[in-house]
Amino acid sequence: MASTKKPKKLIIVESPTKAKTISKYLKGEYEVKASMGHIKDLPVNRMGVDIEHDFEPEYVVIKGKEKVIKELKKAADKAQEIYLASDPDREGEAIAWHIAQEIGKDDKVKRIIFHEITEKALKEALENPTDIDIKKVNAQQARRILDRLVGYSLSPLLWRRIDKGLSAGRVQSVALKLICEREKEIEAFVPQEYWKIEALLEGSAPPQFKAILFKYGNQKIEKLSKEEADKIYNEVKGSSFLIEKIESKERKKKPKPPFTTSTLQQEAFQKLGFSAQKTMFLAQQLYEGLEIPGEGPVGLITYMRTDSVRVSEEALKAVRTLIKERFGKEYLPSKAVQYKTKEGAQDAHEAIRPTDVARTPESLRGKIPEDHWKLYQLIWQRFVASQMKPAVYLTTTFHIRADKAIFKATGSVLKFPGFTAVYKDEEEEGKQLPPLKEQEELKLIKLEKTQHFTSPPPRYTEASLIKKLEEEGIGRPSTYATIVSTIIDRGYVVREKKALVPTPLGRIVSEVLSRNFPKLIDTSFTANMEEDLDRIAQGDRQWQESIREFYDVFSKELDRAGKNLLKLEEFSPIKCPKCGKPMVIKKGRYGKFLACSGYPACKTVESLVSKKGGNRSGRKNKNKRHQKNT
DNA sequence: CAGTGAGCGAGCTTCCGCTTGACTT
Repeated sequence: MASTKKPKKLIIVESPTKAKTISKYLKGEYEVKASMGHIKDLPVNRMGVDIEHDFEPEYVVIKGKEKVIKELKKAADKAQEIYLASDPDREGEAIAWHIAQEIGKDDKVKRIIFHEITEKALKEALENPTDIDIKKVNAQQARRILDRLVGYSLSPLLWRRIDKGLSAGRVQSVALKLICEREKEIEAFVPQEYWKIEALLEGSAPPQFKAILFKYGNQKIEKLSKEEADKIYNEVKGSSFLIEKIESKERKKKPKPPFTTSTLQQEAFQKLGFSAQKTMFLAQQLYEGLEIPGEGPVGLITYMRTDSVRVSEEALKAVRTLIKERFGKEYLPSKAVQYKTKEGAQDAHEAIRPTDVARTPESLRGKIPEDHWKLYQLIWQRFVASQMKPAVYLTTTFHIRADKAIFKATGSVLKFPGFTAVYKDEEEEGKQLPPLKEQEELKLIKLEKTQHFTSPPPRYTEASLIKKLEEEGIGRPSTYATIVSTIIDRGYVVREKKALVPTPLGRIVSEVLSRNFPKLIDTSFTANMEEDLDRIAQGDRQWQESIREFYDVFSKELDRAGKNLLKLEEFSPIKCPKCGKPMVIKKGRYGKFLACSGYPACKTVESLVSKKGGNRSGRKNKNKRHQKNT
């Protein structure tokens, strides 16, 4: 009943929220529908790849998506023109391809592409429609098929050798390996003792300050042995302290780029203590729109699954206005700051930023739930800061002589806050030194020698693991959070406080995979794969050829691993606490358990489920899969 | 909650990446 004129043109996007936004821009001229992601995929309960026939994939409608397809078809029947506007990346191209297959109407179907949801970008895209890029689709198919071949071949190997329900894959197995290797480093770590010498000093002006020994004779001091420390301590104790030189330097600190999915998850974990899952849940709601008293639902942030730091012209203009008005001209760079999106990113969406930067966190306080607000504030501040001037620090260093020893004291003063006016980073606030002069004599208040030990590398947290995976190009914005939950659900890893700790099961699985498929379960594998996918997308390589090359090697490794049936007894990373022999997994009447491979000489057994920490993580309590259908 | 270590074979489990809802105890 809105208008008698029915729209004749159809646009199909992935996200329903995006559909809503777009149809607002286009004011009824177009009907805009959402596919809600992929609509077709390989079947769940079988390989679905015909290895004998050039890896021909079998695609089926994803269960639950029948309704979506029906609606898209219905809309397509009425439309004179159909624009497939799924995301401008590999997956989006494949989605467009699958939609085109399902709705038919080849003569009326066009593909359009835009990287930001602004009126301008949208109109430009509509004026320049293209066709589906089958080369890009092929790159996606290669990725999909490879992941299927790997996952659905490796997992059954684990069922046979270790236990049902286990899993392995190109991404999760690397994540697990990172955690397990780190654990090995920690176990192998031997702390080294070292000593430090510090002097508490006082000059002609307060306050007292600390200086640390950094040179002795011509020798730079790194880590002192106890003997060296004793010797220097006794020598220096009675000597006079003199400021030999004062160095002053200006240091600029630049703001960080606006958030991507991965950096948002890291910061929300560190600053707010949110898990990646919680962060994504809150961000999704900020994106879809929250009810704001007196205004109705408002979408507060741009799309939250992105690997790009790109920002639209409009948003840059708005944030520059805000910075000038709120902080003053001196905080505004002469032109907008351009950040470089990391190499290999798909760059389908903008950075994560407020949709309207004028909507300040203060203005929302109390109007949206607390956690949503905290996350919004984080996003808002990071974005505003990213377009502000660097902070300027004046760092001052005293070089202090005491006999043959040189001590150093460093202080830093904030000269100009720049972006730190809105977004505080850690460190900041270096201590301040008193205003003293060169050649000034100092009074020694206290000389201290302290014992220290080197510490092992820290375990991964959810945040540091995601950071590492992203750096290596493993996983995608839509999967970072689920990667962590997968390896936890499988019982490979448990959370202990913030740390991710491998279980005996996880360590054994990882060892089996690393021994039998070293190249596959390596961070470099995905990087190489991506290079190949790029070639396929460029049309320089056939996808079947690429998969064939991989599979020829992989299938041999599979055979060998299958025959080996993995001599776990020899290399299990878990050692028997009584006799030192490797521990292996055995199945008994009451389930599986960890047993010494020295049986029957050594009868040591241990429970398999989280021996430490007393976590629960029961094996098969969760079964949230709904099943039925072909 | 302690205790579990054979082999046979039915039928089950599983990947990564895109996106939002949704039931049957």
